[in-house]
Amino acid sequence: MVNIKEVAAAAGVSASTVSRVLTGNIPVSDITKSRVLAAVEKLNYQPNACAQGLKGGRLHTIGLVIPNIRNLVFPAAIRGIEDTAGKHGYTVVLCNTDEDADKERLYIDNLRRRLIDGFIFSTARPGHEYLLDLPGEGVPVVFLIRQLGKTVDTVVLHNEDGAYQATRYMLSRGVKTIALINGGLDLPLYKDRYNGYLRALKEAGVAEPERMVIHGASGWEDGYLVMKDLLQHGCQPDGVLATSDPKAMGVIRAIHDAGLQVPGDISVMGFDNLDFSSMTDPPLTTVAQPFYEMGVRACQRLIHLIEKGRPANTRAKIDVLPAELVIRKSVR
Amino acid sequence: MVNIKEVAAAAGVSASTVSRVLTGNIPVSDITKSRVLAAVEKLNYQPNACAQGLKGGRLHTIGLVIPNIRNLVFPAAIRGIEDTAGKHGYTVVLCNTDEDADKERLYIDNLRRRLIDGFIFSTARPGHEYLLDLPGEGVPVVFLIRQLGKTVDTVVLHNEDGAYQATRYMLSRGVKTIALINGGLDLPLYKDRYNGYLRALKEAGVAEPERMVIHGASGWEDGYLVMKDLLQHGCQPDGVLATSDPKAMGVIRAIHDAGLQVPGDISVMGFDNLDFSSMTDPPLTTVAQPFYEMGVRACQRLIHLIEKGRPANTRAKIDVLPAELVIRKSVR
DNA sequence: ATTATTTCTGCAAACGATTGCAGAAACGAT
DNA sequence: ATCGTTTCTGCAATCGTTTGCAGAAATAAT
Repeated sequence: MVNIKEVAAAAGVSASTVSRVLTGNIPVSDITKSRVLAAVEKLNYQPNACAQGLKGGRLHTIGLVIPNIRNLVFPAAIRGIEDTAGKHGYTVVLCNTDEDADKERLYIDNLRRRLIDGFIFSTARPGHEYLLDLPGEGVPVVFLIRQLGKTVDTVVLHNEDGAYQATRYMLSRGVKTIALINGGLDLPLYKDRYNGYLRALKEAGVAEPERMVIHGASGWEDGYLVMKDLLQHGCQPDGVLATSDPKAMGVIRAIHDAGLQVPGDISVMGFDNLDFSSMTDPPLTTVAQPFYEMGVRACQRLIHLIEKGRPANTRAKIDVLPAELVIRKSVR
Repeated sequence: MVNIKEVAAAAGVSASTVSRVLTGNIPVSDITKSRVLAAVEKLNYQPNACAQGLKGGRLHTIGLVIPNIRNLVFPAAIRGIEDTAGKHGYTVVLCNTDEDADKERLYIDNLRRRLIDGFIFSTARPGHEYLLDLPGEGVPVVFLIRQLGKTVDTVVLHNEDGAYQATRYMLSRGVKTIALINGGLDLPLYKDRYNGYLRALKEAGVAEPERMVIHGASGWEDGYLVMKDLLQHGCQPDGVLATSDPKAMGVIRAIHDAGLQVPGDISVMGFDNLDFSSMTDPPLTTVAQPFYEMGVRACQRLIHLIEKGRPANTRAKIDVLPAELVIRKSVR
């Protein structure tokens, strides 16, 4: 790799002048400037990012910390982040933590010593409060998808409204008894979805159905098992709101296994609108999260924090994006 | 962040001694060593990776270049790479190229100036031959999933055998006429799958069915359209081998739309065994690629290249992993 | 006790960039 | 022609490490 001295030699100037031309902060005469640029072009010089970072500049790298890339909610968001980062000359480092706080802390230390410019975390949850300290230490941080407190800039879905819309929609289609198969209430997003569900029921004057609200289910397998269990115990709702698309897929499978039809006998809704959710049978009616857009916004916000900082005595910005109903064929 | 001088001061030694203790290359007396280690511990010192990189050391970072993270073949492989990298103290930078060679070249330049230690590419294909030059410039490179030539270390599936096994399995189940819905033949992996299909037919004394071998299809939509087209023109095979799971999903949908059953009227097989392929209806019989394992191997190989180099006059190592049949319910 | 080894430690020079400072060159004003 | 500005450029220090070299201290040999 060619360095700044070689460029300087080729242009017949000193290294400082080359640096000044490239950074543009300090004026250089037009004639030397063009000579330098020609040399840069000719040698295909690219400044060494480590040296720049060491000197106190930014390294233009951000750390993206997620639980597990195999969870399908993340790829689209990552794409939004990566595209936005690239557009601004930033590079993205990926870390999977499996929800493990120790692993996460190791990653954070490891990246900080690489002089990373900032972090996007999708791993915020109770037990990870140490994340809240980073901004105080001068590390720019944005939370994405999952929120923790109100002191860190965050990009999330309006989860309460998403579940509200879904429930209301099923009620409007004449579904009377709606079971809720939800994730763990320790994550605010599932708490919010539960609340949205309750609000829609209440507004419609419908009581919360007994034994038909299940929390703590996760993934396709749980959706299947929970629904199977429900049906075996004689609890047959005529609608199910699952708070993720894989859970909804498991639910549908359990319903089919019991010899019932979707949506003929039981309507089913999911949540997230993952890429494969239109390919299922029946195509899944669900609540869309604009993952790509959320990634874009989180990344924009982070780059803003890195480059402009956050003015003192300013509140954290909590960016709540609207949920959108995607109507397909799994509700009658 | 605390630096080596502060540690040196705390331990009452010079910075060089601290460095020597930590790298361990040069002997230091036990007594000073313990003093230094205590200071390191107390101040929670972590060497600045940029400074180390600048000095000529490795930065312990690898670049992972893929077409698009939303393509579901990648997340599992990425996970394998990331886990392996982490285990060896390496960090992974993610780049999506959308198959765009210019974008890819920009990424490569950008990462090289960050002193990245090596690359894993899943983007190799005709038109990207410039990738073959990198090893000659001293940049460690491994190809994953997609192969290009034989001069670069590569980790791929035994694609020919995968398609051979799939075809043979359908024949063994009494399927007579097997359509092939394949990707573009410019990628060797699709060429290989085609050859495996042909070999199985030939071995069984079955002729290649006319108008039922389609190349260049990609994704769910193409699978759907191609199958629909086939059925509308009166070409009704009693089996379909789709060379990706999403294509197979589209095929199944088209079959259902035509009022036919899977596998009752037509058997369908996919390829890849993506995470969602067990959740489909019917559950998809397919050929599994061990993506996670492939990621692990690619990463191990790359780290080996980085740390030990490749002995001169050595051939590239092409690591071909076995394909495995996953039998579910979409073949009669 | 003196010298010859061995073992350890500190100094200073790199790595490649940026930037304050001061000197050189160019210009205009008298 | 002299002086004062302005504009540009180079020197050298700096960021945080690592490492060759040489000197200091400790040990062994005479």
